[in-house]
Amino acid sequence: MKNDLSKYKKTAKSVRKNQIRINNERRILAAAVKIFAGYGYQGATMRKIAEKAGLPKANLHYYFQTKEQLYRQVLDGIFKDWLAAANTFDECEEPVEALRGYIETKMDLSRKRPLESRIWAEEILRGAPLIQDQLEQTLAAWLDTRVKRITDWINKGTIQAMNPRILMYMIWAVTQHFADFESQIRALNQQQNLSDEQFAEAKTQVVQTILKGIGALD
Amino acid sequence: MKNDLSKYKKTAKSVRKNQIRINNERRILAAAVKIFAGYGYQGATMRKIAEKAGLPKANLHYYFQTKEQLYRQVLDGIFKDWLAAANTFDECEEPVEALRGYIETKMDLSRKRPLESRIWAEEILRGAPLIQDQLEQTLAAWLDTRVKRITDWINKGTIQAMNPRILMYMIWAVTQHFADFESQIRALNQQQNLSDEQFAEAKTQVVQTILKGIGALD
DNA sequence: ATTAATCTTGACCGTTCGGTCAGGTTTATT
DNA sequence: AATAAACCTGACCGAACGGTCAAGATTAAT
Repeated sequence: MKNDLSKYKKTAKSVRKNQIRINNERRILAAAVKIFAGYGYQGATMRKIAEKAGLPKANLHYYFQTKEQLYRQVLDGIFKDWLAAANTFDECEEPVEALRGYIETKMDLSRKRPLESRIWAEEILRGAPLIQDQLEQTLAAWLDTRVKRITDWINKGTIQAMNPRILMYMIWAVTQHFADFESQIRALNQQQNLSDEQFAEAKTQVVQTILKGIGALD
Repeated sequence: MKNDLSKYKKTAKSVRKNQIRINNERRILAAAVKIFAGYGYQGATMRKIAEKAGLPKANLHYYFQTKEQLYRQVLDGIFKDWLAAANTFDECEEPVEALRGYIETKMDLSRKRPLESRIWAEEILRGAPLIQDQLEQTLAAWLDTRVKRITDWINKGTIQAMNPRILMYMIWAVTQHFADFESQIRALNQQQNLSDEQFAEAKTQVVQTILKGIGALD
């Protein structure tokens, strides 16, 4: 019972975890994101993660019992960011602003956190063995409420008739592509990652194409 | 020198490989596609591929010296299909027909060959370690000529001004998403894969949204 | 019928993997 | 100062990995 959480209930001070534990867990998780993104779940090794974190391998197993448990925590963090970014969608009343804000937020997330996007993509690619429940419950519920909002817009005639789910799939596909397929885009861009200017252009074009494509713009 | 190709030059009959070799190579490659798609390069093992092919593991190494060599041949096959499907783009003069045909062909490919799409996606995700050269040369050249065609359409005023490369990235992203993120879409669709009707609807909506989004349709 | 080439395979090898553990060190509590 | 809790880590383990090989079986060429 090395990591029994009940130990944190004993004193008031330990309600927030020990600073040592906080720091080391953070370091390990940060290293894990880089290694999992670069090698995939199977290709990543506890040795590589330990090396990147600057800690002995046995120390990783002190904070995270197994590789799978560490990976799960990485996925949980990504999922939370994913949902948090979605708030943009709810802040605006009108479809143009709501969708533009959501697409731009997702594009920015792809730009700023490509590693997380790739870990997510690989998990889905492998059939989502560890996050199927979250997809079927949390994400499905999230999608349902947004589908309802879009359906309302359609019924009001603000945007043209369409299948809102497919619209969301298209938005996810395009925005995440810039993170997930970064190496392909780089190979097609004179071996250079997209510059800030190029990425800004892509962001604008993606927004324009989708909004115009659904009849929300002229 | 077990697999020295010079042996095939000795007689007329052996110009086309022995039937035994043809059959076994095909069986192994077919099994490899399934295993690589399901587990990724690192997660796939020669044992699993051998089991799926119904051959002893040592036999795989007789036809393909190393796991990497087998994987490379799988990737080569995918890349060829990928480029072949692109011919649709060149068969039509007008942007609406050319782009519609290309998008539909890519969607059909995602539907019919999702395993190959996922193998490709994983390779890109990992930074394209084995196919960087092909991306930078063959694919880059392919893209350049299509960019020129789109640029001509823009100059003629048939479609609105835009960055043709970003348009192609969007098309690739959306069409391949239906194969690569199949498990996510399934989780959001009552745990059912898209039916033929649902997929047909998605295909239509993708075509309409993109074509309308670039001003090629009303 | 004989020989040569090709194909087949169980057994084996060195390496690396995730994970364990005993015993020492540091930090917190009283 | 003493005790307990938390933290640290080198050495080790069994399992699984990609790959090898010798020796036999099958097929093709003469």
